Amino acid sequence: MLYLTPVNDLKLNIFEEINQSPNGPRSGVLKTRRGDVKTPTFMPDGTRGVVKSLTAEQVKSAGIDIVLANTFHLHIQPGEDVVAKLGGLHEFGKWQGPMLTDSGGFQVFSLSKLRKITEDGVTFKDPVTGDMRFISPEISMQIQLKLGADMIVAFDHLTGLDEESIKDTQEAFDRTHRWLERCIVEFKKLTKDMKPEERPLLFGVVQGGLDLSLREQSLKIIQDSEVDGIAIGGLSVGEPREEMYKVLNHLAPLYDPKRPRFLLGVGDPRDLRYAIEHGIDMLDCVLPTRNARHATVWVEGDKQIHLTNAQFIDDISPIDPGCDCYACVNNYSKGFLRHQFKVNEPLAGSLASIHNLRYLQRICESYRI
RNA sequence: GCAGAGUUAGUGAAGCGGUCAAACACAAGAGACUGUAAAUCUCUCGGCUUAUGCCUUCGAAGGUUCGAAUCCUUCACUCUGCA
Repeated sequence: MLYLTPVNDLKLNIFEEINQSPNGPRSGVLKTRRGDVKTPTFMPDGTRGVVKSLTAEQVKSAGIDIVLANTFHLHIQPGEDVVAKLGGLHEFGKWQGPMLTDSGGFQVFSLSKLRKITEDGVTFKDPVTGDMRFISPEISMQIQLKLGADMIVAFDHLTGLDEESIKDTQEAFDRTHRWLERCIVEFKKLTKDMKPEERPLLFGVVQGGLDLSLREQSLKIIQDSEVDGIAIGGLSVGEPREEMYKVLNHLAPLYDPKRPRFLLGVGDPRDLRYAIEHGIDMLDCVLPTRNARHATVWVEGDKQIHLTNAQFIDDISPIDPGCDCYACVNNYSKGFLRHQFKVNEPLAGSLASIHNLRYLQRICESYRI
């Protein structure tokens, strides 16, 4: 097929496998230009260049090693040129560890009412200003390189998995692969003067909806391409979790062991465990920080509690006595947090965010050797 | 003491003869959230354990009316002027 290209420019040894159970969980080391990271690893989303409500130190305190940022959001405001002038993504948000940028592909889905797709790319309407913005595979690569991310993602097309949207699965599948070709061409052009150790890592995105055959084909196409890592996209977009699990289960034995596998957008503890147990190395999600700002935290047993509930009004215990996060270790009580949430004190959301990030990263750590 | 204005569900505040258990906001209670248009959104919020049903409400007590939170009388408070 047109979009198959020989593997001849992969960075070698970016992933060192330490332990691998057949088709199951593995632990390893991901080598980036900004340091090595143990896997599996959870990577919080700092869409606008920071993990919402947290300083880099607070994120680090939760055991986090990699932070995401978003191409679409930083492109429309303040713009990649401004970020570059401010020193690049790392200096911008003071996160000195590895950073990964998402391509803007997810906004093709999440802003579906505000965008128009053509083969060339996607025209978005800025949700705030109404300005029209155009992102193509090439532009996404340019933005991500300019932002200075250590790992970047190919610009893909994903659709919802409800009855109406699922009809577009095949189209999104094909387009994602055509766009990957263009991403790779542009990426090589933009990085041709970089030394191998300076070059960021490129992740291609597997699509195919809930169709196992398409997923398998997509994975093959991605793995036959000159990408450093494999990203699994288009899941956790509202489908029953069993449907997502079927896809993850099907792909588990098919991954290239030499490359890191990144499941996009998964952050429910149960899903995190399932994914890791089916060979996923990296995951990102807004859930821990968004839920935390909404006063929902995870506790022992993957249960979630609502800190605003009346039952916690005079509860002197921390969120989870077994947790070693900053909030729990310092014994911020549920009663205190409930109160601060009730009066809209942002510190409550920050402390809960640290806790939820720690909760997910502890799950990841439990799978490391 | 005189003259005005007011008293509505936890709070603030609409309503000014029927379509009012009573808008709206806040507070309160519960829930949702998975590559962040999300410190957001949804539901409940007089009682009856749940209903196109019944009951009790709009400072208090009387009255007018087929019908009153809405009109009248008296009373009780509150606020603003003048003393």
